[in-house]
Amino acid sequence: MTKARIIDAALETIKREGIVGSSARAIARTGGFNQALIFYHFGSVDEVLLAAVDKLSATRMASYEQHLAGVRSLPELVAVGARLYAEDLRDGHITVLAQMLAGSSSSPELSRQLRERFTPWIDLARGAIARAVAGTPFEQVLPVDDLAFAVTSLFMGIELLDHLDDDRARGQAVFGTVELVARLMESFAGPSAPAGDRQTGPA
Amino acid sequence: MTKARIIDAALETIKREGIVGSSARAIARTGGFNQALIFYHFGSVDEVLLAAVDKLSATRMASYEQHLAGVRSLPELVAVGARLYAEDLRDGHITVLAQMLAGSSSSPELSRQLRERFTPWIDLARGAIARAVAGTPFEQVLPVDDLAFAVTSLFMGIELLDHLDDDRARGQAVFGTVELVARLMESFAGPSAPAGDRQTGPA
Amino acid sequence: MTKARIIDAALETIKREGIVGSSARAIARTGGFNQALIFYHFGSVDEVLLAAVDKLSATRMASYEQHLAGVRSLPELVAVGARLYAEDLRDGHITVLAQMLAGSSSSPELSRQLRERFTPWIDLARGAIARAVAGTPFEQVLPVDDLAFAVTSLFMGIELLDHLDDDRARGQAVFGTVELVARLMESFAGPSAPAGDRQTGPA
Amino acid sequence: MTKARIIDAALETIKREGIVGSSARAIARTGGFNQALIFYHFGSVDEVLLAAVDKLSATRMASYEQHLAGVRSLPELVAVGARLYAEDLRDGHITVLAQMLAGSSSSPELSRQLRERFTPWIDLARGAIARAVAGTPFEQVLPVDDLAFAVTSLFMGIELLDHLDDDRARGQAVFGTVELVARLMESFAGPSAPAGDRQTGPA
DNA sequence: GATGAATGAGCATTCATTCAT
DNA sequence: TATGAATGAATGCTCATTCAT
Repeated sequence: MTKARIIDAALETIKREGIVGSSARAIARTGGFNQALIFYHFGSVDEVLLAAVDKLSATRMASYEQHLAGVRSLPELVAVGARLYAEDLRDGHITVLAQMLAGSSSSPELSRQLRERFTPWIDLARGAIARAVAGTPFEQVLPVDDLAFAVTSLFMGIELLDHLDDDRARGQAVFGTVELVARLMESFAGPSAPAGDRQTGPA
Repeated sequence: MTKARIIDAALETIKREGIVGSSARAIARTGGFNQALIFYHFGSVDEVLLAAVDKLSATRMASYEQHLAGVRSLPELVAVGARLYAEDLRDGHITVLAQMLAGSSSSPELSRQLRERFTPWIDLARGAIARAVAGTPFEQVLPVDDLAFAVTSLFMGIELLDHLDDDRARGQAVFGTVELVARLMESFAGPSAPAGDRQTGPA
Repeated sequence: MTKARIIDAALETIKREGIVGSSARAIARTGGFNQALIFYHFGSVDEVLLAAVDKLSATRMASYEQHLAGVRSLPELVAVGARLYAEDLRDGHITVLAQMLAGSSSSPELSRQLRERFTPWIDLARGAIARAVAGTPFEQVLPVDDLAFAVTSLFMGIELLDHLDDDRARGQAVFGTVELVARLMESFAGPSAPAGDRQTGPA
Repeated sequence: MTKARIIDAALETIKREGIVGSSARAIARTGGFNQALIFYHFGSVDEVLLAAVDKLSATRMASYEQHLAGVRSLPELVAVGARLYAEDLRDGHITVLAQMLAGSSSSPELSRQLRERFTPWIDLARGAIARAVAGTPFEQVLPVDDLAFAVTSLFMGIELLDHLDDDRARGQAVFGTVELVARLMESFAGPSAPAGDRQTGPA
């Protein structure tokens, strides 16, 4: 099936050239196929780009869900999240999302479509956070909604800034810190609750 | 002087259309002047965009420096930072930065130029954080570099996600949370050090 | 095939407007097609212009080779060359070459490409001259390389100057002179060698 | 006076960039002055270019007249002409003339103006040739008009072709040949008349 | 005399998209 | 399914020229 090849070419192009450089021609060039195919299969450039996000989301969402399901403490959540994110950062997945997000500024429709595709991710984050703080003192005080939004934002933002550097080392480094912060919070909260929770079994 | 008018039109255009929509013609349309003027005064579209970032940075940097100078505790830092950021978010300043960041993916040169313009901001954040944790137990454990990078990233990322919603309320809401987290950290750390520090502070 | 139509329009445009007036738009206007087609088929304006030279060269080279093949004396060479050149002058072929030559001054790459296309013409001239003087006293003394270069140059130069006049009569007139000079040379050289050669020649 | 500076910049620009690259901006850039000056002093780009030709002609014409005045034989004429031409070729003067000639194709008015400026050169050539062959057998048979036109053409054409090569050695080499041809003609014509003429000549 | 600013037309080239095959 | 051709609008940028100062 060629639809998949087109989507892969679109992903590759966004990673390498950014939204600004992701024209139909550029995508076709990347994939080595006729540019008219994009319109034949997807109708418009925006549609391929959205399809690319869909594919990305589907693949990665499964992985995140699987790895986050059994997480029952903040430090663990941070550790698992950091590892998954580091992968995505390395593989350019975050680039795709951040670039699409930025590009959506020029089109309300694209913005709408993208909102639909981001909601599940924020929900995923919310669920994971909720499970991680369940039974801890944080549960009462942390606004999980906002945290989920903030974390997702942080992931997008790191990508943007990280792209400025050639080596792209700072993005990865941040997670050492994040993990540290989580550990600090936990230590302050006392070792009792979260640790105990975690032992009583995951999902 | 018309150079300023062009820069303002560029800022306005990025805010409304994003980088993708910020062509020379679009900027000229926004400002109601001849598009050739952009090239007469700046030589290229990228140059105006960078000049726009320069103006933005100059204006806002002064404000941030002034307000952050006397901050000596984390909660205070978060409060002040949140207020300043909320302003910038509302006024579209963050949109400009995030969009430029995203757009720089397609041009190494633009990327380089932008890196130069972001460094001072990360430095500013680093300084503020360093001063806020000075004399507290955090001072020993917090990697200030990474935190500064993370906070700047967070600011950029919130903008991206916030743009998905028409009301753009979530971005503002996040800071309630951030402030809360900071307060939590402080309370866990014990009331002694930071509070004492703050009282001896100059602000 | 439309590529040929574009090339023809390019030739026509150079003849009428010169290099300076041979923009993509002008060529498209001449041919009555969309200017984007030029870039679709050739990638750049320079590429069409070179393709035009290629077509011209291919067509005319064949004719020259055929008519010059059997020439075995200088006066005959001059006569045949003058006739062929007069044709090309009248049909604007020389205009195209001279204009391209002049236009190549602004681009080293164009210059290089054009050099490749002129070499065969100079070679052709050299071969013809060499055959024409073979067996005559001139053979020993005439630097055939330089003569070939000079003759080709003369052809280009006549075109340039001839274009100044509306009637363009002087260019044609020159060849009466050239023929005369050749005849003079031959008469001075004595009737023996060349005449004998000519009788055994194939043409 | 700045008019002269503008003219010099125009000459320099044509030599380096050719007609195609000789815009008002390019000329101003070469000379380091404001491009509006061109229009202030000359009214249009074409006018500066013509003024440049005028200056060139005036300077060189004087030199040619002086050196050709006493020439009384063909070989001598060729020798002197070749030396003068070689100078002009080296200094880019011929480039200017050939480029203007080529550029005039796009404008009848420019063509007309240029014709006026070329006529004296052809006249000069005619006079020189007439004097060189006076009293020789050639006098009766050579069509001096055509020869003058041909020689001028040859000079322009050599420039065009010579520009294709980086070293530009072939143009200079040609004159060895031309001189040789002249010598040949003379030797065939018999040593009496021209040689005797030359000795009585003034130069 | 000279200049900085301005303009509208033009430049080469790329865009998303359509369509006949 | 797929493609080569085609198009009209857009891109960044340069053009010759004008004009107020």
